[in-house]
Amino acid sequence: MTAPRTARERVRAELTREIKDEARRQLAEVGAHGLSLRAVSRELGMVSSALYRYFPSRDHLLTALIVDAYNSVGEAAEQADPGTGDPRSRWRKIWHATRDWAKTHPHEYALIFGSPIPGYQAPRDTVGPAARLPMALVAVLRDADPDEPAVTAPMSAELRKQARSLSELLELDAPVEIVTRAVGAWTHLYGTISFEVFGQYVGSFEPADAYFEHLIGQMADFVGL
Amino acid sequence: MTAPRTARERVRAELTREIKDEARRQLAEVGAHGLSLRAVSRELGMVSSALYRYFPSRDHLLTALIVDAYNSVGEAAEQADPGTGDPRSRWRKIWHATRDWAKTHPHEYALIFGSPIPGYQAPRDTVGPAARLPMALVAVLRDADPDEPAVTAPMSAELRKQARSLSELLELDAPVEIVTRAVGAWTHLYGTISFEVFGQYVGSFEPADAYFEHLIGQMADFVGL
DNA sequence: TTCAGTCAAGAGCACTGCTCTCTGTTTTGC
DNA sequence: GCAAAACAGAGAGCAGTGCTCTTGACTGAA
Repeated sequence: MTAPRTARERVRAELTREIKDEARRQLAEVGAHGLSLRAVSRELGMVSSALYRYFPSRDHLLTALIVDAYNSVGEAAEQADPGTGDPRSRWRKIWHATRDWAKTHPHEYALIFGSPIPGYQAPRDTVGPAARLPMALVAVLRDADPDEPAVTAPMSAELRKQARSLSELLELDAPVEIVTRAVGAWTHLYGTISFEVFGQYVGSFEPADAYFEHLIGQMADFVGL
Repeated sequence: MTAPRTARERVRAELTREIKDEARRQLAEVGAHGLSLRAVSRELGMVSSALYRYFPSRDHLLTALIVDAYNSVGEAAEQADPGTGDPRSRWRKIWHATRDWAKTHPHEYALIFGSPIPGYQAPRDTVGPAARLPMALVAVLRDADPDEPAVTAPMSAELRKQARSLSELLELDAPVEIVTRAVGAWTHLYGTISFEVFGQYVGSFEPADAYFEHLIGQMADFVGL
């Protein structure tokens, strides 16, 4: 993202943003599947072919929206984390921020955490932004430095190996039990938010506020915060 | 599903099945989004408009596939459960069957557990088949009759109320703590399978066999089996 | 002032879901 | 046993899609 120098570059950056904004608006209305380049261009008062000057294909536009969504939820998580203080409280704040983001941006949530779009291959540009949210959680864990749990289910040699290499990758100086539990917590909360956003809790824990609050505490215990 | 009486009804049932089979084949190749009525009819050697005699719209065909998918995974779970014996072993078998089904039918899994299709409203016909898998798990819990856990995170009054009414709905004579944990286990394992099928574990716990095995045990402990 | 680079526009291709009409066939009621 | 009704497939057509290619206008730097 370099600053635009010429007037031309400035209007180009402006229009690129407008296209994404309009696409996001449509995403919220008709979903990724219904997103139409022609409809976007129509709304912006331009002809559809002109849009290809900015995004070479529908997939490229989708990728831009995906990157924005990852950054958006990542930023929400980062901003919710005070960075210091009681780890349990930090953990709680990050999770609430994530859920709130998911509930206010259900279609963008579905875009990044829902079923993969067939034939669409996420390019490398997405991995950086995608890591921001999990990294915010890892930071809390790293600062808290939880002890190995007293009671834990047995872990196979294969699982220990995977957990160890993941621990090294994240520079998380924690026992394999904790790393495994952290993945578990992340998976569990992903499942919970997805169930809620995708409407699978209908008829049981709906509204899910009370359950979510309960679960955050349980997961904090689980990873030893 | 009544037995076809006339010859016409027989070929109609036959062709309906063929349409669904071909649609399922395409689903695996191009996903729900790419499923095309014209392509299906073309493959079957008929004209696209003829297909509307069997399914009044694309959505109706999709609904039929969704119902079939729910029944398929539900049946897999039911058949994996011996119905008697060690509850922990039954629990384990059902979960493995579910994961295996998801891995062999990723697109059908995405269809029923992935992001909702915008504009598509699941009709009543789906709720029965959709309940089969969770019901298989409830059956194990009902037979095992687990005790209230000694240590548990505090539950709010609101959550207790929701858990109690869910318990009554499922005719599960268990303490609210257990019901809540059962929902938690179901959510957690849904999250795990989704992460795996949707490719979010890439670079961490992949292959996920060892982790899944570990998690099943952990979840069995969690719900008190 | 020239002129390459950039832009929007328009026509057009191959595809989609879906509707309507037409013709032929099968089942049903008398 | 036969006519009426129900059903089946074919074909044309509508409005929409992503995407490509060409054309003519505009811009900014040499």
